[in-house]
Amino acid sequence: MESEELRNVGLKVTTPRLKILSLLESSKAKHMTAETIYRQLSEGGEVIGLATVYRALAQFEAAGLITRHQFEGGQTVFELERGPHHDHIVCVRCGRVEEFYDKVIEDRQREIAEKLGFTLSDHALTLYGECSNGTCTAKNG
Amino acid sequence: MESEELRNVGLKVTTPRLKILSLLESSKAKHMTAETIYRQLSEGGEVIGLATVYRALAQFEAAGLITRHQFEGGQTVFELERGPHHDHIVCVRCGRVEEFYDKVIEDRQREIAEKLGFTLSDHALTLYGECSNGTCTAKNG
DNA sequence: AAGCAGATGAGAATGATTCGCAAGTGAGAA
DNA sequence: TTCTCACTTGCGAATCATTCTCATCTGCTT
Repeated sequence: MESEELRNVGLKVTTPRLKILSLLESSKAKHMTAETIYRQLSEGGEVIGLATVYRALAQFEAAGLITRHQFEGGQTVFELERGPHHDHIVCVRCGRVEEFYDKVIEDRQREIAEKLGFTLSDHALTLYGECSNGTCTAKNG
Repeated sequence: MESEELRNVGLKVTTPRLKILSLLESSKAKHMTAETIYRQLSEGGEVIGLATVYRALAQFEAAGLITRHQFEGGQTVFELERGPHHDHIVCVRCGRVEEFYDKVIEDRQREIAEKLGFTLSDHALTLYGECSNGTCTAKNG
């Protein structure tokens, strides 16, 4: 239940938050902009202000429920923190986003940070390229 | 001479472009925002519109003279393409930016893209962390 | 010196995100 | 169950970075 998730991170359980969270959980698009979320809720008949969407997303992010990505050129997208950590590869032609995880890179990052005298707290790795023709057609997140 | 650089990439040699380029080359801060460049030129007595700064930066980027970075939370910063490719590590406390290059990661990225059916054209890797106390004090780019 | 495509400056326009505020609503206390 | 109150929300205004419009200007070629 989404109410649990909210309570667990210390957020008051409210209708807007539940709607936004469950949209994120049910949507087939893994990466959504605030605008998209707002529009989909509106189309679903919900009356939720855009500002509220932004506020909720910021809180969810702070709570670790979702992650924010800023792929080049595009708007900020939000993604539910389901499984384990991963990075992204984005098709510069069709916008398709694939996820990947690579232990070698992850380990290497930590070593590099250490060598430079930093305590690594986060990282952002996004690859850009063109995906193979067959798959590369429409836009999606 | 900066005029050469402009001609080489097919850009008309104009005063604003020369001023902006030479500021980028002479500045001790490696990463500058459009706003910063605009302000520094203004303080230097130059009359160059902010829009012109943005236009020039976009053209320089397209020409490969500079690179654009979008570190999380902050504005877009531009950096002169001097030496070879590198990635960045940013101190989340003081904003200091260090550069690094790691062949293992670079190679790995290419392999991953290939495996996923992408032709890699670019990538963005930024590490975030806290730098060791001694160095971690003021803001800079 | 003349002509023109491309460049510039100033300010308006845009788009995404945040703020301010009055009204509304969870959730624990009584 | 009702009461309270801090936390929320919706709405529109405000902000911020960036882009566009357009009338004027300026490199570069002839």
